[in-house]
Amino acid sequence: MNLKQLSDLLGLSQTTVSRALNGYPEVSAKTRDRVQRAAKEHHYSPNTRAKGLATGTSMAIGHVIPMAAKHEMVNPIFADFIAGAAATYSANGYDMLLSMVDDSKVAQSYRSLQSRGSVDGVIVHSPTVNDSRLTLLDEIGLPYAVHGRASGHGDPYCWLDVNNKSAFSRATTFLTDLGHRRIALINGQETLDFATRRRAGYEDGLRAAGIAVDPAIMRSDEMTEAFGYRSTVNLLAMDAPPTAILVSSMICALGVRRALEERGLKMGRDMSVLTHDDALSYLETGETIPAFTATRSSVREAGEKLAQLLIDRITSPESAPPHILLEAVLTVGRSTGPAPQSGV
Amino acid sequence: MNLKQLSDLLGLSQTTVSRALNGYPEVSAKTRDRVQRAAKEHHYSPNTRAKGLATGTSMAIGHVIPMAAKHEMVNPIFADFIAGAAATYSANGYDMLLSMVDDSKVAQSYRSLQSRGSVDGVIVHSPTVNDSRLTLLDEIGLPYAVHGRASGHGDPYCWLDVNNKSAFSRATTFLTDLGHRRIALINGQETLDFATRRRAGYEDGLRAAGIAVDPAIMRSDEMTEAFGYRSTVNLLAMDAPPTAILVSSMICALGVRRALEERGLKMGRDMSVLTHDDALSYLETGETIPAFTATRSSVREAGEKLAQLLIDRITSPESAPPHILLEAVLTVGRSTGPAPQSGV
DNA sequence: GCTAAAAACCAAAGCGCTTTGGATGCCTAA
DNA sequence: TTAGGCATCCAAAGCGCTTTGGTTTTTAGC
Repeated sequence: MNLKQLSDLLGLSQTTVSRALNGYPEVSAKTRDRVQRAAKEHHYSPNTRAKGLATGTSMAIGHVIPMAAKHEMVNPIFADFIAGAAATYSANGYDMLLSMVDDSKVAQSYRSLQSRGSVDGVIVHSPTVNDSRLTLLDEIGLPYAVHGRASGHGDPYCWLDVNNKSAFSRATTFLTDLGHRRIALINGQETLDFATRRRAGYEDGLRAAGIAVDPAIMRSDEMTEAFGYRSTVNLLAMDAPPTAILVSSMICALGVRRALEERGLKMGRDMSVLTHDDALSYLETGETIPAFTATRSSVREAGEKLAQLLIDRITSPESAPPHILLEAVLTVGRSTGPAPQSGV
Repeated sequence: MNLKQLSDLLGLSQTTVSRALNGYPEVSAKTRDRVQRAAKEHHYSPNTRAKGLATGTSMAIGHVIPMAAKHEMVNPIFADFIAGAAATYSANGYDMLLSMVDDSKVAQSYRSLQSRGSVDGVIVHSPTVNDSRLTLLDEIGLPYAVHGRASGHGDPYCWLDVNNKSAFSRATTFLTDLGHRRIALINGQETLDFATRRRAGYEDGLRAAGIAVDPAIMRSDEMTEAFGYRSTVNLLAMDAPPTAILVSSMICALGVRRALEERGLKMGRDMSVLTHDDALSYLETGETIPAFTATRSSVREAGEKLAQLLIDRITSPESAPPHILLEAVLTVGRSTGPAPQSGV
């Protein structure tokens, strides 16, 4: 069923039917009603491509997910973020176009999306410091919104970020307040912008307590369960092991816990663990007292809000690029406790 | 830059340029070369919508992910599966259109994709027994491929599945061979087709060892970490607790391990745990001897292959719907061991 | 009853591509 | 020399929609 068939059926012109369906005023109330009823009855929806061709918009947002070629790792955050964004899109009549491409093909992928006119805008994931994607997008004129920030990008742009620095500085202070003086950091890859901010927050927190930053107890890599495990084993084997660990992701923290428990160490007593928690849906425990003390910020909610930001930007491009800075909530769970008395 | 501009630039007709770019023979080699060079130089790609309008195809595949409205849970498998599918799509020039919709709106969503002509086919996720989506898709004539199978659907259709029954029967036998007689099952929701097959395999395995099926030690729910934990705590509190647990998902198994370790029980000695492992990228440990004994099957690979199956089906619809049955690999890790001597 | 304005509707152009159905020029064979 | 056959190229129609620039019908005002 297409417009012509529907209008023939109704004995109206395509113009009138189109207008009736799109809410233009030049149609009488009764005709509009008749048209809408008929459209519903015959499951008519206008052809996306034809509509897009005519209007010059695609009503679709692109997500280009860069994938590390080396071991095809998918960021576990991704699913929840996407779910949030998808909710916003469907509420606003947008489709979501997803591509996962090798790091090296990202630029080409953006260019193609733009020149093929497949999307009205894109979400930029996992920004790095001085992210080259933003300059490219500025250059080709494709509207975008960034999940996180890209330090070093001069021009104003649209972003949503968690206040990572503040969160990790507060987390560190929380630990120093408990008497911890030797606090390890298990961070994400520090080419990523958020990781540098978390690190900065961590260092601020240490300095505020008069503790020297010790690179020997700082780790940084892709945030897998295995990395958390490996790092912890490694830290425990040190001459002066930390009494607390600050972790950048819940997945990682699961590995930390495994390493500790395997060695008969109890979280919160023998080792304090404080992790960032993206509130991933499948890791929710629903317990009243959470297992982990955590800086918490829902990545699903981030997806919802950032998508809205981008849509707003697309529909009113003249206004200044909006941004949102979310504060993480520091929730106290059972994984932290006072530092052991230093009776070495 | 559009076709007209490019052809004007080259002093050729749109026809010739179009043919040159699409590899038709009615163009001299030198002209084709000249055209392709110019297209590259000016970053020309044909407008997707216009091309789609003209050809009647969209070169896009839809993924409609149903989301349980109750707590907006995203299946953690999803990201890896999607990554696999995305790889196939980009290799074949397809785009991926993703929507996440409330369970109740799935049918409407398919209808809309079809009537708007947004996709050439769809992937069906998480099929249930007698899944109504398949009948709908048959009815509206939208090509599809199913990740898993839908018992009860009469007509042949395109699918890719892990042999869940065989995997879980072999897993159960592995445990009975070790002397276990009381084996619990922590399964996914049994409205889902794969869960019923796993259960059937489990029951087969028990029967083969002459063990009665005991519903008291069988659990079934959404496969979260919390569910694994809860179930295990619960099983351990029984008068006659199991000596082994068969788990349907790695995420769940993490919860099982947490419950055990919290109680000072050691996997493989005090309790044998065997889990299905979808080889999720962020849970890879890379250890030579894996922590968990598992029936293993890469869901990423499933995504890659199923996408290819669907594309084949779209490009040659006349052939019989193809399907693939993957066998899971049973890998022995450190989480299983002989049953404790029954010296009750 | 007549005119002007407002309301309701319509024909056709145009979005950027593919593809049909020719044209045009050149070469070969009779 | 000329017709036929190829190899190249092109003009224009058509995909399904929106939108411009009308035309026709009603309504309102006097």
